[in-house]
Amino acid sequence: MNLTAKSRYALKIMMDLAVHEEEGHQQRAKMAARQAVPLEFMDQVLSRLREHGLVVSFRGRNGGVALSRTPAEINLWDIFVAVEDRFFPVLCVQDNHLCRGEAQCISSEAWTDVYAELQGVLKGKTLKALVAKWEGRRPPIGTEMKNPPICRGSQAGRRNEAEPALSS
Amino acid sequence: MNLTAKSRYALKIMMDLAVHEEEGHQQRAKMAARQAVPLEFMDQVLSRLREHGLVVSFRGRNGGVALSRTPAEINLWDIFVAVEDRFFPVLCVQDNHLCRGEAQCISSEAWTDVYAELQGVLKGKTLKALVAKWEGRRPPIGTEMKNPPICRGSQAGRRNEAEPALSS
DNA sequence: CATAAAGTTAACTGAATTGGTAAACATTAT
DNA sequence: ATAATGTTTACCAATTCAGTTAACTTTATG
Repeated sequence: MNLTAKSRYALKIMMDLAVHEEEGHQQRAKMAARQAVPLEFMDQVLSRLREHGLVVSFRGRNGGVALSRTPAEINLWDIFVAVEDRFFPVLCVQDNHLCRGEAQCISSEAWTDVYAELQGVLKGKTLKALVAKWEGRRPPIGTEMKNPPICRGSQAGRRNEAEPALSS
Repeated sequence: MNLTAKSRYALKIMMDLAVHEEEGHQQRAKMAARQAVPLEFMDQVLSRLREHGLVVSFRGRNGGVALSRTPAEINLWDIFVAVEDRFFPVLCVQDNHLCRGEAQCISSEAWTDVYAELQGVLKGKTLKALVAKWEGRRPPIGTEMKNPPICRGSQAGRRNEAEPALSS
């Protein structure tokens, strides 16, 4: 089971859309800049979110992207399942018949339990609740764009790690 | 955040040790055969479990491996943290100072929340409880060795996937 | 209608991780 | 002594990860 950069970016994007929900659809380039994610990679993530019905997009000039439902109706489970290819720890929790001899497997029920509880936790976290918490500790307007946080996943360092040069 | 074959094998091994707890330490080759895990790979997993103090081993002839604590005192969090290299979804949930600008990050609190809840779920699942469930649905003695289940993770197929030939 | 601004799609890539295997080594009971 | 165990390290191909590139489609506006 992987929780990769797709999930990290997806969460930022979805929270960004939720924060700006009342302004209507948002342009990809601006979202990418606000959340400090690579635009081209974000496109892949957006594509999956759209395929799974979590966002809608408007093409052409003045186009953009918006949430397809209210933030209260979207949770972390929805998001992670949409963007991750295989969001499960063991194949048998999804396709029980593919696990030959599951009745004899000592660990299969443990995995099923864990998976169900994880699902419960993630479905209990809605975009609305997450954004509400964020609004409570949001930095003052005007400071928020500077020195954007560089969020790093669990991978070891990669090649292009140099801190982006800040324009003085 | 990864939950890899190491965790899958580790859970089987630890449950196997818990099931056979009263018989004293178990030999690696027999555990590997019972749980259908590759012995050499299991050794790597056992090594990590030992480094983290979850098992103790006895070297030399008639050696073997045993749990270092009672099954009630070992939980899934302990096991996964021991065998996975980086068991966290985002670096900042562990090393907050490494995430430049965490105060401005829209998603950091969400990850902290999820991580804390996941930890709670996994710490709530002890080997004792898991084994008790297993005992309740354990197949009759004599049938358990035949046709061992092949547990598969979330990865796509690898090269040597051929079902191991059953000796007729 | 031409064009520019937006989103869409698919192919491609270097680096890192994954899931093992192999081989030499150390320890202990007999 | 030796055989049966566990230990350690190095090594490997396949796969995944995290993007980048480039060609394409759609739509508003002059």
